Amino acid sequence: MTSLLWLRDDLRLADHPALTACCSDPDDPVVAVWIHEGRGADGKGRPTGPRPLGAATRWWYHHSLRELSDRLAAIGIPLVFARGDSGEALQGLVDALRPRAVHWTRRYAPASCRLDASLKESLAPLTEVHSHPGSLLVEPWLTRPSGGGYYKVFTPFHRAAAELPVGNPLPEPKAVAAPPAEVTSTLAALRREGVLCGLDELGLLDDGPAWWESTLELHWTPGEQAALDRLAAVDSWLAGYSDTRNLPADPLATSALSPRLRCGELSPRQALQAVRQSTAAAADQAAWARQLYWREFCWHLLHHVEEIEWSPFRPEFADFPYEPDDELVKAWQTGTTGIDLVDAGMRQLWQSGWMHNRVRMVTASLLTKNLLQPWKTGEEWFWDTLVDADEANNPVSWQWVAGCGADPAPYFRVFNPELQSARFDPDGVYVTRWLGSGTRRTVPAVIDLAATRRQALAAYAQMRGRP
DNA sequence: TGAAATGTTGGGGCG
DNA sequence: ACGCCCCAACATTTC
Repeated sequence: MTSLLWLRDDLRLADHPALTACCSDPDDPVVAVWIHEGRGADGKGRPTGPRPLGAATRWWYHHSLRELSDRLAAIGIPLVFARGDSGEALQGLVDALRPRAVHWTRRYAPASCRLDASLKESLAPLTEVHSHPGSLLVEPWLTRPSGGGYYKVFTPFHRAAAELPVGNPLPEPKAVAAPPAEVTSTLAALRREGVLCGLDELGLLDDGPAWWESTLELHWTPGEQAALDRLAAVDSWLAGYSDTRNLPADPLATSALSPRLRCGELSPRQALQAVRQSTAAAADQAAWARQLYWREFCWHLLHHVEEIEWSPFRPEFADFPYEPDDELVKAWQTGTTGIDLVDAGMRQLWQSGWMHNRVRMVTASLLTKNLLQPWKTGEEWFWDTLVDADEANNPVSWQWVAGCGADPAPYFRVFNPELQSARFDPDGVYVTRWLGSGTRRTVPAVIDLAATRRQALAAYAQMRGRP
């Protein structure tokens, strides 16, 4: 009997518990589906389903899915596509294929949990439904502070989570039986009926700027094979990581694995195992693993506090006197503030779909503090332009920088881009790479760093209720 | 996973 | 030789 694998943010063959479960009997065929989902709402006005993918992420998924389709085909599994309401698509597939079981990898945003739970319930009369771990080292409900509830501070979370064992990655499954003719013809019929469609009909490339297609591919090769290649090169990017990770000009100072983890071309435990088995010094391994646990912490938080996507974790920030200004936002987005490190970062983001973490903190600090723009404005821009933005890390990190998040940077930690530039890009290699030596410092800065810093501190004091 | 203001210290120039 | 001032260099405090 056929098994149905619903792929979401787990676009890989290796270390894939749901895929492995589908392939437990090599005589049983497997059909895989990926759905370009919209987001609905439940009766209480809460969102249902995943946050709609940003434009850069859609570009990534399109190319990663194309490669995944070939890799799955090589082990006998057809990958089919649908768009719109995931419940309708799944119901259509289950009605037509009558699979023995449906398998998927769990997701952890509450809005997605609600959708998945309701789908599980509605499919239960027709077939078995099995959900599997795979996208996190530690599922959000497995670590609890002794007082109950959830962790609000990274360090105790990290201490508790790192104690839990992480299993060994699973191998890529062996080939299964190709689907019989009646399955193939059923899939063709579903496609004619419009329940299914082809990858190109998903519209993943529709809304991004037209030139992205040619520029993003200069910087990235989506797909599991390229992800595994990067992981295999761990020694080259992990050596010296704890010292060099803040240098944005150095292409080997960071792993560049974030988009791979975002769409699940790699699992975090594959990454962790590769790091633990590398030749890098223990301090470098620990520093990188710590970053991986930040990712876990963000998912832990989002799972327990879904509002963190749109409202400040620290409630007093609801009254923060932000001063929305479209012109300032536009200058920030387009990298035309006249502040070199910020402009370089914003152009790296726009041209490559990625930005070095140090520069993310600097650009986010400038937007929320010096420019007094709401953190959500920047969060939405990053959501649309980063190839690695995920539902947890993006809002949690923005709130962290803006000072309104869980375990945040203190509000008064305002980055000075000029000092940051001198400290982390002393020779200007990064700034020149993204601004070009000819265009630097030709634009006067839209703001005075010292004066706006004082304004930000005054706005913070006002929120705190002090004159 | 800051920066600026403020405080302290100690060496050296100089009367 | 001594006190005084200046000011880097470093430490502490504050936002």
